[in-house]
Amino acid sequence: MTVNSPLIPARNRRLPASERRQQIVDAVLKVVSEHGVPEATTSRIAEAAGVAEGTLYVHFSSRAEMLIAGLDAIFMQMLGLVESSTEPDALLRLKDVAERHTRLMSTEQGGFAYPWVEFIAAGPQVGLREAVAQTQIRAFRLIWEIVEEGKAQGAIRSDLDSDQLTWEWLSFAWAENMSCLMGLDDFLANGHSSRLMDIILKDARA
Amino acid sequence: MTVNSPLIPARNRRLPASERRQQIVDAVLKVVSEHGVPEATTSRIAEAAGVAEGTLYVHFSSRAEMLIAGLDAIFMQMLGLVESSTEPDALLRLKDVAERHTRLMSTEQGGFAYPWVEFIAAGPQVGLREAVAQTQIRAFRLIWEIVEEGKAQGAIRSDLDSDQLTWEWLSFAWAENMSCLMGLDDFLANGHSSRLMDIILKDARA
Amino acid sequence: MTVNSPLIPARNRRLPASERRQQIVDAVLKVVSEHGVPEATTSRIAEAAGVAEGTLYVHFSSRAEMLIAGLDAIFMQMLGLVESSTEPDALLRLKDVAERHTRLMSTEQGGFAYPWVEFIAAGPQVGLREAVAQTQIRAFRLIWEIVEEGKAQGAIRSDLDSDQLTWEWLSFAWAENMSCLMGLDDFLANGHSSRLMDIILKDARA
Amino acid sequence: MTVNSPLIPARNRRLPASERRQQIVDAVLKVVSEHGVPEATTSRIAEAAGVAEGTLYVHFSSRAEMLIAGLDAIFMQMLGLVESSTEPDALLRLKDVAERHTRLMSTEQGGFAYPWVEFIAAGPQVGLREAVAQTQIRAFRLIWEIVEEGKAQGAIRSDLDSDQLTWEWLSFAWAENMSCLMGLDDFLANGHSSRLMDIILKDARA
DNA sequence: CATGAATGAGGGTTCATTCAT
DNA sequence: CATGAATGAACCCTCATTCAT
Repeated sequence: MTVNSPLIPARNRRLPASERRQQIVDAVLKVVSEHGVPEATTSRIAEAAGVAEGTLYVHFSSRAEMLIAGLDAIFMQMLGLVESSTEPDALLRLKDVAERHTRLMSTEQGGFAYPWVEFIAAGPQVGLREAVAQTQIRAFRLIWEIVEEGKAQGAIRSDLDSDQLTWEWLSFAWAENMSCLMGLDDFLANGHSSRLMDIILKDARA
Repeated sequence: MTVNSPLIPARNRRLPASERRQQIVDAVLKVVSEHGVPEATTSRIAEAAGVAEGTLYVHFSSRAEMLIAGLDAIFMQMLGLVESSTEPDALLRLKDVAERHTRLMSTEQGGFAYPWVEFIAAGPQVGLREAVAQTQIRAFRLIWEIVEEGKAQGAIRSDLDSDQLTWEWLSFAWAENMSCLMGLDDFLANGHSSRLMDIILKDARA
Repeated sequence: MTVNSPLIPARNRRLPASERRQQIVDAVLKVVSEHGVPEATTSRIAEAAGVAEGTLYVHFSSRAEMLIAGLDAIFMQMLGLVESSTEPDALLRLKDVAERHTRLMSTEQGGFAYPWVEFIAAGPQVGLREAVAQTQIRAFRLIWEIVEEGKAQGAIRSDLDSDQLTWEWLSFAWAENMSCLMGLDDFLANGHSSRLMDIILKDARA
Repeated sequence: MTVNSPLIPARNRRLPASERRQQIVDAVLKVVSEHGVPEATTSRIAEAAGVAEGTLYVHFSSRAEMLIAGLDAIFMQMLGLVESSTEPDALLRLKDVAERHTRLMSTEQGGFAYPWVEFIAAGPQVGLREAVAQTQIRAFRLIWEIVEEGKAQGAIRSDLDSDQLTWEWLSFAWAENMSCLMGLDDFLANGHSSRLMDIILKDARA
């Protein structure tokens, strides 16, 4: 109802919606990494994406939706982590993926760990925590399938509960995330986490 | 003890500072448990403590300070968890404390774990994340000393890196916290976390 | 008339400007009826008209202009109401038109009255209130001419001030509009408004 | 969660809550009169009240509540209008109150008419239109009781439907409001509305 | 003619913090 | 010690309008 006259013309080239959307999702992850979910304000996201705040709402219907899109992108990274391993032996592949995880944690900003744990503990916000749990369940399945494959191969003892090993693997990943988040570098740097994975896998070996 | 005149509304009696402070800290933990750190507003804290908002600032100089005081209180609970175990064998004590941790997680809202993980992931807020890391380091020492005691006792293999086992134990605790936070009940309920601890301790046994 | 290929999605065919304009005006009335003037946003209007938002500005230079066009359309309906009465006796015609007005009010959402009163009270917006007043003045003339005709016919007492009776007739119409708008159904349903018109006309009868 | 440090101290003397509330309600009426309900923004209201925007929310929980409080204040004016008449004859009192209404309309900004009709047509906003209807129902009762009193006195014909006369009286008031709102000064200034009331009351006289 | 991505001012609301009482 | 009214920056989101396509 107010007289809104945007006298200054659009500075940003028009972009296909999907491309702009991707820009925004990237901006979400960047901002969440740097500031955490609660401080991932729309104004910061817009600035990081190089668009006006209003533009965010052309592509997403709410801040929550942007955050969830960011979370989805993180899951895709996790998926990439798992799928990029070509190790045929499932047990060794679990180790291989774990090592990739460790390396990713050591990169700048802890790879996807930062935003991911931020999401987990973002507080019981609208839909966000549920979305996070869903992500975990999807991750669970990814690992679980490797475990099953290992049992079929005979690389993993057949009397082992697949859920059990999957939980253990995830515990390892969580611990790396947490320690990374808290700046407790020792855990990764000194090979402690790596050795935890060894213990877990040793127990699983056929 | 004076009888409160029912005619005069029960205005908040002047209280010794320490007592009022405690009230407020309790309120902080309650609010953080229910709403998470970002939603732990001063107005909610004041309401939960039964005082006016201004009163908070008589006892704390900022909201961050209140949160950190809450975090400290949580560490004290963790301390209680460890110290309440009278198991003489250090290895068994590690198991005992782990079991107490599991039980605590299973209570409504995960005992102190809930606010604790909320703190961890509260984002890089002023001073808060550093305070959380400090808490972890203190917790590390608590467990580390049990480990050392175990090695002195001969219950834990002497060639084991104490840091390593301590990290592993903490990984277990973190995993329980995370799964609790995400509502992934299976991990605790079906004994998966308990079995992870078994693997860890088996590896450590002398 | 060309057959729309079902394979090519029905993109909005180029339309003669006047036709498109009419579509938009219809949409304005629909949206104003449902949501009121303040909530008659360009996005809602565009959606109701089945065009893109930008298209609105091909045919109108501002939202205010669209609203005024809608208001004009309403006056045309009012005109239709008056002109559709073929009652030769002017006094009876006043009654007849009043009855049509009452019936129109009773239809879903009060016929054109709904958007019309919305316009009246849309607040002193740019140009809108002035346009509304103009509409009223035009309506005044419509009724006033019937009154004059009645006096010429001898159906209405010649000593009556034509303005007076016209105002009274409009008062009746306003009251019906207002009560309709406020959901005070009694006024129309129980014949109160009708009886008010009777009193007014009785006083005017020659 | 943001660092909010209001460095500039409060400029406004602390005031009893009820007094500040009244200030705000007055500001609401002023702003609504000048700009209409849709443009009665919190920022304008705050400015008119001479307080910060945040202060509004210390005393009201939402803009809607402020508007409804304004509406209530208007009803109180209407009540004052009715109660200030000491005319013992109920029929004459109806005339007297009508005259006061007319005079009020003629004062700057149409007395309460402006905000009142603004409210009526504020669009189907949350609770607002319902609140307006309630106000009308209360006004209806005020007039209805005078009518009943008149019948008891014998000043008003006993076979007259009290509801009917009450509706007629309200129609008069509505018409004055509407014309005032639309700037159609003739209706009031030239005594047309006054004469409408005469017709209505003549019909009611015993 | 028609589109729809982009804009940025402004909307209502919340918040940590202050200070006169 | 305790209060709570007052603050204003920042929050998320909506809007009328523009213009390259």
